[in-house]
Amino acid sequence: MSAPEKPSAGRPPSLAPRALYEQVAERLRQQIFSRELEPGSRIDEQKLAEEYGISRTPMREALKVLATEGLVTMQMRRGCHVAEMSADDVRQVYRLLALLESDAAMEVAERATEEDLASLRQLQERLEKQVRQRDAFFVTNEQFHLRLLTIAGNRWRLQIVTDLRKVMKLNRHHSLFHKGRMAESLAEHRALMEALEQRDPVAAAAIVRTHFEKGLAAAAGMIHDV
Amino acid sequence: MSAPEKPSAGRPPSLAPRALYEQVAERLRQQIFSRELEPGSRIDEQKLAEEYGISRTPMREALKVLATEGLVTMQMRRGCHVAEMSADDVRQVYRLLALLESDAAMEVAERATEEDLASLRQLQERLEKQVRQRDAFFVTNEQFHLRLLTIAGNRWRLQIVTDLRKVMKLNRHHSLFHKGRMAESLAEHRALMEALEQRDPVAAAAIVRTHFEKGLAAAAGMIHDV
DNA sequence: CGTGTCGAAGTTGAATTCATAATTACCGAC
DNA sequence: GTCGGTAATTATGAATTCAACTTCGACACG
Repeated sequence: MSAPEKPSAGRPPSLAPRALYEQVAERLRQQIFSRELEPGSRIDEQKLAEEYGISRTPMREALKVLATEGLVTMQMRRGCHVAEMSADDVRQVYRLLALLESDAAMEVAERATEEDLASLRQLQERLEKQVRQRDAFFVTNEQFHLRLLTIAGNRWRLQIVTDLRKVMKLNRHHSLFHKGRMAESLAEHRALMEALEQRDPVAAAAIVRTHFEKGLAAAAGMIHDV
Repeated sequence: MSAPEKPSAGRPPSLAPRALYEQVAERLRQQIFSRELEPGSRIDEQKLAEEYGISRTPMREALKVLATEGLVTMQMRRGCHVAEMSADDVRQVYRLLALLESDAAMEVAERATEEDLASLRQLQERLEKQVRQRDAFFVTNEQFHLRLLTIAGNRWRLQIVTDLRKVMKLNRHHSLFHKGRMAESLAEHRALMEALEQRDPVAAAAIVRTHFEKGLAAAAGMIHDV
């Protein structure tokens, strides 16, 4: 067996020394989102730990974190599996995202500072330029939504939405905007910015709600199972 | 056909094969809710593990679960502390509960079966009899709310509300209904049942919203810090 | 030939051990 | 006497070891 080398030999201790199990958790998330670990597949903690060059302890701790996030399921003495999202799960999560984010939009319309709106505007402008780059569009889109949540300023809601968005990524079709939907989504964002700048909470909330309804319809269309 | 009876010779019936770390997590929750472990106090995992008669491994796993639930906070190399709820946290969580549970009430009004409504009615009746027993009232009240969520049938929302209600219990004043509030709360539940039986989603949602607004006002009054 | 039981292999759950970072206590210098 | 630095102590993070359960397969018996 090869000795587990320490690759961080010359690295000065960074100001944010995250725990090993957190790094492992993040790496696991990426592997799940990228489908390297497929939904439904079993996770052999021994094999994975060896692959990562760590012991089983931090691997197990990381898996427990993912389990409470809903990305994996654990059964006593039965091992660990990557979670699966049914079409109905997708519908349910969309409904919650619509509910929570429309409420956030309402609060932002009521209480955002000029700088807050400026940061949203900036993300919106970047989004406009990325209509033809699916991956980049997806990333910026998520940044916009999380920025809105951050401005609204309810840390519990931010945490909840962040977790829900994670499990949404289990769904293969979620990130696959088709062309038409991207342009449409962009228009809805524009309308939202308009409502926010006019300080119209009701309109802002309504726009976000329909934004998610349309997003669900688009995703459902791809699943062929509504 | 041999009896699948397991001769549990001298061993306590482990018909509940829950993982040790889960039992530990539950015990920790109870200690936190009962204020044996006070908000803000440090948790010495070694001492607690010894106290429980277990090793540090399941204790650490349990603490990680509680951390993701928001009941404790963990800092790298700095140990673990019982979480604290500020007055603002209480407000934020109340807002989310109002949002999520009013939405659930809407769905229940739209789609509940007669049996669903009957089970709610039963809890409501029990509640009526417990106006003078604070603790029992509190328990049944929670059962009623969770029953509503269960009927609404969105497992993500149920999980979220369950977790939010856990952190609410960190707040000392939450469970302390004063007399007037208990009667008032009861009346609101009655109104909700009425709206549900009349299949009026809008009214049901509105009633739940105001139910939480009044609950927040009552709690805030006790905190003396609005 | 099918069913059921016993057993071996392998994986998970928990305990123990080891290493390292943080805290504290102590000592010396200013 | 106080401040600062260094060493000792202690608690946490991670690895390793140990134990128990699950699963799979072979063999015996009906």
